[in-house]
Amino acid sequence: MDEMPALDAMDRAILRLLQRDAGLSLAEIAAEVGLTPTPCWKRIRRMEQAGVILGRVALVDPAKVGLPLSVFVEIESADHSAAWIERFNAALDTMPEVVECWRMGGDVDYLLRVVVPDIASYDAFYRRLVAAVPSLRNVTGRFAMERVKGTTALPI
Amino acid sequence: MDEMPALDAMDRAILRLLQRDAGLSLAEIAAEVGLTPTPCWKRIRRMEQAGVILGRVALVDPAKVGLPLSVFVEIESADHSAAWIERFNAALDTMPEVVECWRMGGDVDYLLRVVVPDIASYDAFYRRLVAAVPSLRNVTGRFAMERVKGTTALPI
DNA sequence: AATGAAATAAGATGCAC
DNA sequence: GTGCATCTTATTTCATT
Repeated sequence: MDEMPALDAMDRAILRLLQRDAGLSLAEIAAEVGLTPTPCWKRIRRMEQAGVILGRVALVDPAKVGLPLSVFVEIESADHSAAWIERFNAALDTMPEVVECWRMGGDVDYLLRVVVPDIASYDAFYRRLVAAVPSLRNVTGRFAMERVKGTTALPI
Repeated sequence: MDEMPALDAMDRAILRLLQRDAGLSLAEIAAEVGLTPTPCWKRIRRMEQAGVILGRVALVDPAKVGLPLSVFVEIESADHSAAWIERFNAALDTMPEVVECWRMGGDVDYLLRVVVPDIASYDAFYRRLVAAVPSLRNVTGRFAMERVKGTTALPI
């Protein structure tokens, strides 16, 4: 996570490729951006150490592993103390079906995305959540019907 | 994308590892799950061909590339014809700042997540969206303050 | 200071058992 | 599923611009 000079156009080109396919060989990346493997490799390593590149992960098809349902959960809390936040975060850590949690501006405090096999599993999750976290004023689950677009690639 | 027998415990263990770090060597994965590299490699290749593993990508820190703001956009349409849907999808394709789009049940038709540098950029996006897509009854942007949790790893 | 060429080390793939 | 041979690719060193 060292300090790092601003990314140039070449760095950005490399990031765009790596965001689409982290399995590309150095030779392929280098050829694509117009460089030889060595400087290309150094740029990638520099961006990894600077934390620009957070990691390389495999993406799995949710339906193919029995998790076809995504539910967005809006949460309003009656308590905004540090203690409550800590308890809420601790609960999230123990719930792997929560794949995203955003603290929001506006009327809703948090927006979660929960990935589950079916509606019954969502209900079970909901009960666990309400049991684990106190002072929940409102919890609203909204069901996704279809993922129309979904990418991990940022518009760089 | 061939047909594939159900995933066994070993397949799932491999997926869990690969979802956390796709850069692990075959030897490391094999040792972790208690196998030798070759069968481990065959399982991975089988899951890739079956589409269980969708790909390997690099994850980039949004703030470090000048994209610190995520906005969730709720969309209600007055038109639900096939023609409208096609036009909407086409518009999404041309908008890389839309990283996610879900078709929802309930009152809201679509929920997007848009990644932008700042509020002004979101406003510019909003104008382009409204100009490109007809029959939008309601478009509400909700700003995320903080990503409390975010993972691409499904609870396998 | 950044790049490129060549040598080395590590790992992935395929085969025989 | 295991162990080994081979072949590709990442990584390092060093010369060059």
